[in-house]
Amino acid sequence: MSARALPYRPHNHDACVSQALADARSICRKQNARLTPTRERVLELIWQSHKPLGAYDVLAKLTAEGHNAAPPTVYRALDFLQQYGLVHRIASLNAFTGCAHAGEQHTGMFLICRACGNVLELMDPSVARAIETAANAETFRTETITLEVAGLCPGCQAGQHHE
Amino acid sequence: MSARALPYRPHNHDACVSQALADARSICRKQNARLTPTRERVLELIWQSHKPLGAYDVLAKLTAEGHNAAPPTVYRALDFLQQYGLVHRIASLNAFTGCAHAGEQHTGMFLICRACGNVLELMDPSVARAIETAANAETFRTETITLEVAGLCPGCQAGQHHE
DNA sequence: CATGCAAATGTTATAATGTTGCAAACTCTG
DNA sequence: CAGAGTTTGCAACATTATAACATTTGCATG
Repeated sequence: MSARALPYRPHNHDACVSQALADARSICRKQNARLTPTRERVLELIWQSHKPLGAYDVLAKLTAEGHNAAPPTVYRALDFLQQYGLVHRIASLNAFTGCAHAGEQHTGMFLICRACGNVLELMDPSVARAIETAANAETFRTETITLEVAGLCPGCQAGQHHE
Repeated sequence: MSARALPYRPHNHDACVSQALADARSICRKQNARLTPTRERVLELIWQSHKPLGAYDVLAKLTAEGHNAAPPTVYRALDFLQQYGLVHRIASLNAFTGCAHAGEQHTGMFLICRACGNVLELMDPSVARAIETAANAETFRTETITLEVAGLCPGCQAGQHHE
C-alpha cells in the first residue's frame, strides 16, 4: 500500500487508480475473496474521481458501458467492497469513495469539500484516541465510528477551481 | 438549559420532555422564531424516546393523532428544528433525535447503541479540538462535523434490558 | 469428467427516504 | 384592513435501498 497524492493537488490520477486496483487485488487474494469483474469495475469507477459516487451514479456508468445492471448489482458490489475495506460509505452524502488506506487498520476521518465535492480521507490516531476516550468515559463499547467533516478544501477557500 | 439524565438510566422522562420543550420555547422566543404547533408537536414526538425517530415515523405518529400531514410537513418541521439546534439528524440512521444541548455551542458526538437503539449525545471539547487540529493540518476549513459512534451502551453490554 | 454445493449474478418488484412546486391560509406590521 | 412575508396543505415525483426468487458460475470432490 503506497502513499497517495492529496485529491486536491494535481496528480497522475490514472496511476492513483491503478495502484488502488493493484492493492485491491492483492488484498482480496490474501483473503480468498473474489474480486469479480463487476466488483473490480465498480471499484475502478469509484476511484476514477475523488468525489464520492452515489450508487445510482455507479449504476448509470455501468449501464452506459453496456453492462446489464440493476440496483442490486451495484449495492452488492459495494457491500463486498466495503466488507473488505476497499471503499467507504459517506453517510452524510449517501455516497461511496475509494478507501485510501485499504488494508491498514484505521478509523477514517473524511474531509468533504462542499464546493468542489472532493473528499480526503485521513487516518488520525489522536482523533481516534480522543473519541475512544470519550466513549469509554460513558462506559460505551465502541464498534464503528462515522466521522465526516464538511467544509472548504484549501483550493476552494481561495474561491477558485470549483471543479 | 438544565442537565439531563442519561438515556439508559431510568429517569422521569416526562419531565425530560417538558424541560426540552420549555427550553425550545425559550430559545425560539429569544430569536423571534415561530415554534408553531406542528413544529412543537414534532419536537415533542422526537423527545418522547431516546431512540432516534425517522421522518416517516414522525409522520405516522402525526397521522395517527389525526393531523393531516404529508412528508413535507415533517421535513419542514425538522428543518426548522435543526436550524435552531433543537434536534439533530443522525446521518448513519437517517433519523432524528432531540438535542441534549440546545442553545449551547457544541459539536455533538453521538453514542448509538446498536442493541437498544438509544442515543446519547456528548459534548466533548477535546474531541472537537482533535478533529479541528487534524483538519487544520490539511488546511481544511471545518464547517460542520458529523460524529456518530455505534456500539453497545452500558446496559446492553451485560446482554440485558434490550428494550 | 460428472456432480453437487456454495457463492455470485440477473431480474422484477417494492420499500424507504427525501424533494419540488404551487396554491391557500395564516401572521405580523404599518 | 392591506400587503408582504412566512407557514402550511397537497399532489406529484425523485432518490436511495432492499426483498424475493430464479439462474448461472466457480470450484472441490467422487
